[in-house]
Amino acid sequence: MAATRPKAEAGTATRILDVAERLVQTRGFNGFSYADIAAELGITKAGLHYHFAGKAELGEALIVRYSERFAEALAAIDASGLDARAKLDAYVDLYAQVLSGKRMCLCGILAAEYQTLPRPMCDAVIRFFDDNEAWLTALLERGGADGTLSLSEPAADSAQMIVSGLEGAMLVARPYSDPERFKSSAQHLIASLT
Amino acid sequence: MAATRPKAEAGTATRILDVAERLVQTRGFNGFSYADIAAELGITKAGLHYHFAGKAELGEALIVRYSERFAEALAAIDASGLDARAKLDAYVDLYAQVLSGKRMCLCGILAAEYQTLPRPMCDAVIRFFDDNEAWLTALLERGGADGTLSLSEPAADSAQMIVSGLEGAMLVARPYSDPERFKSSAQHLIASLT
DNA sequence: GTCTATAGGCAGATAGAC
DNA sequence: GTCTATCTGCCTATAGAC
Repeated sequence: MAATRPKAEAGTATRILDVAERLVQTRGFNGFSYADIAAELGITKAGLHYHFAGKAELGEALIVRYSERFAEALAAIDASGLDARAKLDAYVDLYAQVLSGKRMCLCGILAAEYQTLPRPMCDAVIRFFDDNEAWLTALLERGGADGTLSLSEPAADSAQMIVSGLEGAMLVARPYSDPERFKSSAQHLIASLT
Repeated sequence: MAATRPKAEAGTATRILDVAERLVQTRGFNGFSYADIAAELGITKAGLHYHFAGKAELGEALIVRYSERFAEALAAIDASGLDARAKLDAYVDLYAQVLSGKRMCLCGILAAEYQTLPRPMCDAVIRFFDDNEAWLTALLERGGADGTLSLSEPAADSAQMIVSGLEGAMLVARPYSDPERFKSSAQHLIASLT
């Protein structure tokens, strides 16, 4: 009765998601195929269809899992006890961690390919940005209230600028293969709030 | 002897570039095919190969033309006689104009697909960003000198942040189909310099 | 849960006629 | 400069054996 195995090695579905996630984040959704995943896992293309009916369903599952993990990371920051200023730094560091794996944000790269994605994936991408901006807006407001951040604009506007600014910093840093480029842009981005 | 016809209707090569440019900017380089272009122009796929040997050569030609046009737009801003502050606004407006056509910056979307592009295209994408940052750096330095802009960081750092911030603002605004979203983010991005 | 086998389609590309 | 015809290869996906 191993309904929930705490430390079992990853099941096949999870390993498929892991490989597919890396492929999307490095090559884009239109830049990889079932064959790429199958070859890497040592199974056949047909075997993949047992776990994910089609590429659209796989893509949807990728965004759902990615968003859940991101939400968990945000919850961890919320629970950290840091002040708002430090939490903002921690938020920026989430993006830096993604980039350090030479990856683009999953939803950032999907935003680039947005007009070619199946509808369910589109909706999930939008939700990711909405959730991030909502969380960041609340953080900025708390920072403005406790004096650790100085807001010169409505918090929602700053949140929008920060999310898109961080996505852009990742986007441009990757061709240069230079994580420092991201960190520099990100720091200047939030400098006006500190 | 029509070596240079001033107002001739576009030649086939130009029309191919026009269609391909729009397809890349809306769907990505891996999101369209020769068949899409051929269908739209009413010629066959084989006909395209006469003008551009392969998709790689077409992609390279796209970046070259796009970069030339961008450089011309920058030269026009230089020649405008506006102060540095107004020139910065004009620069932001170049991006807004691209987005108003429901398109992403050509090199921004190629940056997302960077790891799947043929080498010559990669080099041309990097050059585009280098050129933009160099132009913007010079502008910011002039603005700092004449007092119309207030630099709190080295001009090159601010230029990097602005270019990547504008690319990100385009990237995220497009799924929302909301040009206002771009304008808001862009204004907040340069607010600290004004 | 993974396999073999295969379908049906589209990709980028080429040869050679007109 | 554009066509027809064709190639090879990869794509996503399915049927059915094991």
